[in-house]
This record gives sequence, C-alpha cells and structure tokens, in this order.
Amino acid sequence: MSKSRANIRDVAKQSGVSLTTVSLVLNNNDQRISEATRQRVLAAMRDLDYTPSRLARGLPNRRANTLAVLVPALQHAFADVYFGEIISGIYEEAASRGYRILLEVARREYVRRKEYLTLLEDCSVDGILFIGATEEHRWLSEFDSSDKPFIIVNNRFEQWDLHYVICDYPQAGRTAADYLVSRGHQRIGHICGPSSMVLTSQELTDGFVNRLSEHGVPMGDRMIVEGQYHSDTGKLAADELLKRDPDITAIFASNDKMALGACQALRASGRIPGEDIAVLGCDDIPTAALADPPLTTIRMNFFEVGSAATSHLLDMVEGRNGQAMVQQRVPVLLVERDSCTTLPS
Amino acid sequence: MSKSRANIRDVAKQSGVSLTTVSLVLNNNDQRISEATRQRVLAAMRDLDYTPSRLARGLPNRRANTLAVLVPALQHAFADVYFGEIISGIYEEAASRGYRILLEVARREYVRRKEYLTLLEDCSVDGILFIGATEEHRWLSEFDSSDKPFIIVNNRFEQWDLHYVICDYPQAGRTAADYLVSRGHQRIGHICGPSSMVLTSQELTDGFVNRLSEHGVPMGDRMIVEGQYHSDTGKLAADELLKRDPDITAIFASNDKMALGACQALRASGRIPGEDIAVLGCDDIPTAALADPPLTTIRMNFFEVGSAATSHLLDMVEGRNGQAMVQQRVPVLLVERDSCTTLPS
DNA sequence: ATGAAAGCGCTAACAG
DNA sequence: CTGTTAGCGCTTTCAT
Repeated sequence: MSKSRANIRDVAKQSGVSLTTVSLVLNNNDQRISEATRQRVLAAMRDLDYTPSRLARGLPNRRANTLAVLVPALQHAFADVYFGEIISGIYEEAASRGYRILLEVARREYVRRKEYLTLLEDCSVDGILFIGATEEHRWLSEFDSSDKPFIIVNNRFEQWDLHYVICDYPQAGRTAADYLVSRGHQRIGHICGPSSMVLTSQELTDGFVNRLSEHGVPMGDRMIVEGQYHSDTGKLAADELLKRDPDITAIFASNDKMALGACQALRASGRIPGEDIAVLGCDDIPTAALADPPLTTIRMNFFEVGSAATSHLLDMVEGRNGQAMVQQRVPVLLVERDSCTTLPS
Repeated sequence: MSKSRANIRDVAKQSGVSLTTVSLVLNNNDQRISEATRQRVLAAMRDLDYTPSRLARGLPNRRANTLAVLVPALQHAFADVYFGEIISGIYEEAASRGYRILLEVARREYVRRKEYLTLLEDCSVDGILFIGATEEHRWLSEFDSSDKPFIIVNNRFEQWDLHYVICDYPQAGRTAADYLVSRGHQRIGHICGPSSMVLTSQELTDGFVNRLSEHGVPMGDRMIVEGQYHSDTGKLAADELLKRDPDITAIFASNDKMALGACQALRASGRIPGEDIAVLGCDDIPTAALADPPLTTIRMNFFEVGSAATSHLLDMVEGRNGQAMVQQRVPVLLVERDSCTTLPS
C-alpha cells in the first residue's frame, strides 16, 4: 500500500466494481447486490484491511451514529450501585445497533443554558440520554425535550412531557407489601430512602404503604424511618424501629445495603433475621445472595432500564416508532431467599 | 432562513467574505485576519445561529476531536469512589481543549482482540485513555500502545512501556510512615488493600513498610491485615490487629472507608481514636472530614490524575511533546485532622 | 489580508 | 444489478 489507509475507492478498484457498489455492500443493501459481487467486495475489504471512516459516513446525512449520555456532575454520580449497570445497558444496546456513546458531564449551568443542544447542532450526536442519578432532580426542570431525540433514564417528570424509562418502583413497593402480608406479617417497619432527594425512593415507599393499607394493614409514619442508602443508616434505622415497636415481625428496606445493615442491628439485639424476624431488601445487589442469611429482595433490572431507554431513543433517531410517547416502567422481580420468615397463622 | 441549518457558506455570504476567511476565523488563525473582518464574521455567525459541524470539520484532516475512555466491564467499575473524580478530570481537560469523550466498555475479549484499535482506524477518536479501575490488571497485558496515542490512567505496567499517570502511592506510604514515626509511634498496625487485585494497593503498602524499616521500625507481616476497601472489612481488620497486639498505638489503613471502620472497632474496644490510638486513612473522601474525630488522611488527587493524563494524551495527539515517554506520578498530600495522637516521648 | 479550488471519504439520487 | 455524478461542510495549499 502506498496510501496510509485504504479507501472506499481502493476497495472498489481492488474488487473491480464501482464505488457505489462497495457502499451498498457496506450498508447491507442486500437486495441489490449479487452474492458473488458481495463476496468479492468483502474479500477486497479484508485484503486491504479496510475500515470505513465514521466521519465520512456521517457527513452526507448528518448523522454521527453516536448517542450522548448526560450524567450529573456529582462527586459520587458514578458511585451509585446501579450506575454501572445502566451504563452497561446503554452501551450494549447502542453498540449492537452500531452506535457509540459520548459521555457528557452536565453541571447545573450546563443544563440551564441548554448547552446540550449543541451536541445535536454540531452533529456530535443523534440523540441524548439523561441519567439523573440520585440528585435532587429539579435541576432538570430546565430540560427541554419537546420534539428532540431525548430520553430520561431511571427518572421521570410529571410536569414535563418527556420520554422516560424507569424501574417500576411503585410495583416494587406493592410486591413487598403483598409478600410480607401473604406471609402473615402485620406489624411491619419500613426503612425508606432519602425522601427529599430521590423521586424513586418516594415511589417505592408510597407503593408499599398504599398497598399495605389496601390489605388492611395501615402503616403510620411512626413505623417509617429514613435511611441514606448506606448500611450504617440501615443499622441505625432498624434500631430506631425496634425502639418504637419491639414487636415488629418484619422490616422492608428500600435498598439491600440498608437491609443488610438492619440484619446486623437485629442480630445485635438478639433477633435472628429469617427466623425471629423477616427482612426484605430491594435491588438485589451481588452481596445480597452471599449474605447470612441470603437476603430475600426485589430485583431491579437497571441494565434493562438502560438498554430499553437506548432502544427507544434509537427508534426515535431512526424515525421508526412514529411520535409515540415513551413512558415505560421496567418490571421488578421478587427473589425469594432466606431472610423472610413466615408467621404461623 | 430557508435552509434548516446555517452553513459556513451562509456565514461567508452574510458577512461578505470568502468561505476561507470564515474558516480562518473559526480556527482562530488570528495572525491573518483583520479585526474588522473578524468581528463582521463573528456577528454573522451569531445572526445565523451558526454551529460548525464536527463531522465536517474532522473529515479533511481525519481528526474526530474526540477521545475514548475505556473502562472495564465490571459490575461495580463505576462504584469506585475515585472513578467519578477521574472521569471529571478527564472531561474537564478534554472539554477545555475542545474535545469530547467517547465511553467504551471494554470486556476482556474486547481488549484481547484489540478491538479498541478500530476506534482509531475508523476515525471515531484521536486517542484513548484506559482506566483499569480495581480489576486484576493483568488482563491489560494484551494492551499494545507502542506508538499509538494511548495512555493508562491510575495504573501502570512495568513490563510494557506504556504512557501512564498514576497517584504516587509509594509516596503516600512513605508519608504515612514518616508522619506516624514523627509522632512517636513504634507499634503500628496496617490494614492493606486487596493484595492480589490491585497494583496501587501493593505500592502503597510497600512504600509504607519500607519507609518504616528505614526509620528502624520494622514491621512484620503479622501486623498487616488485609481488607477489601469497605468499612466492614476495616472494622474486622482492626479487631484482628488488636488481637494480635493489644498495645499498638497507631493504625494506617489503605483507604478512608477502612480507616473509618477501624475507628468503630476501636471505639467498641474502649479505645478512642485520636486520643488513645492514632488512625490514619488514605484518599480523603468527603466523609473523612465529617467523621468523629475528623480523620487525618492522605489526600489522593484523582481529578488531577484524570486531567493530567488527558493533557498528555492531547499533547501526543496534537503532535507536541515529541516522543517523550509519559510516566507521571501525581503527588499526594497529608491532611492533618484529629485522628492521630502524638505519643509522649 | 483574503480568495479560489481541490479535496477529505462517503451516501444517494438517477441512469442505465 | 451496477455505475455516474453531485454533494455533505469544512480545511488547506496556493495564489493574489
């Protein structure tokens, strides 16, 4: 090769066809190319070690074949358990459809000034995913999706009509309530997440409390203690719960870390989780299965949230799907292990 | 405007100059453009709400003005404390120099097959940053940077001559040793990180132990207990240390979480950190300052690691810097708070 | 100090 | 089924 990098023209020459034909092969427009030609072209590509340029491919139709992920500029945005899972889901779906992922760290001002719009305007990306993480989500109120290819991941906003995909937190709460009640529990404590910060934690708790009262097991605020999603706070919260009512038979924690912390507190108080008292978690983090006793929990499918959001966004980008509003809730799954007792009736 | 998006040609027409001139203004080739023309062009850009296309800009010189960040496909890659900081550092530096960040999730096979090379070949990116996170880093042995614009972030490899920027872990270890010895400690326990997994934890511990023995305070393996970087394991490790030698006067933990866990264990054993015994951490996570007592620790500058790595990579990409090998260690800083006692001499 | 013209590598009508 | 041709929007010599 004299040229440093093989060209679509080189491939055409090498395989004795026109440049157009090569392009068609590249884009899998199978209908028009004979299998023989096709193979010849592919062989030439291999020979020349040809890799089509994304830049050049995108230019004619102004498509970057890239999606942006906007993440909040939080110290610990990345420290959230589920963050990696969501990103993986996004990445896998995008990659499988030939798209790359641009990472954008969105400070408050960045969003306020709608700077993310330039990503679209300068053809850097074809669509944008917004991960709100656990931050107070109101800063997103400036977010303006309207007709643009935007989607919110694991968050949602009632006031603004935006596309979103989110775990079904209300369902998780209901599942928890159904399960505990079905096992005979009536005196139940709940460790909820940081209420003021996260919509998702609110949804979960509401779902839980409402369903309990439908079962005729009303739950006053007295039996709800707030934690900060860490195991320490779970421990503290469990102690507090025990103090408020030493005779509770079950605790539902809004995430596994707090559930695990609660287990420790219960042990310290002489109660054995899974025997003397039921503990139900939420998330199904890896350590939940390894705990003693293995934690019964409600599995959240964050990977699915990421990939579903991406799939919908790509449908919008590629013009399928019409104008349909996407507001999807990803189902949760009860994972029964050994931390929940059944009460004798 | 009849056209949907303003063009460089539109700007040229609007401001009554040639297309070339606009391009020159765009690229800040100040030397050649008169201030008057320059202002006229800029005004036209504003008028037309012009945003140059990245795709088109990149094509002529095959530069995407984008960098890739390769992250390992770990469940909890993103859950590491320092991950967000590193990414932020990368992002800020890249953004300030006009580059975007492509996120690539690198599975083992992805690296083995050197698939990351296509990022360069298809002009998706101009350079690649590799964050090894806490995974067993040997999987990177296949990584082949040679002359390509690659750099390793917060990791390094002696066998392969790769560019890297990493926190100065040995210095952190030495600083810890110097500090504790200067305060009169002789019986010291150490909680190290997961030895088999992370190079950085090894460096830290080696630096610490070696420097101690230089001070005439040799430390046998007996007084080193391994933790898993979580606060629980810090607690366990501290208990173990106390069992092995109840008369230790100081504990150095390889990260703050474990140090904080150790503090709990010490309290439980009737010792007050900062009064009866010294506890020294590492990292300076936000909660370190808020702990009781506020934790004395060694601050790691992960943001700087990310931004420095990016800066060097961009120098390579832009052809400054010659062929110089980049193997930089970012200095650490002792942050004195209240968790370390001084022993009466 | 500014402009004309030739690409960068590919896609997409439109012909045949 | 395949080839011709005209761009996509910008950069960059080379003139002037």
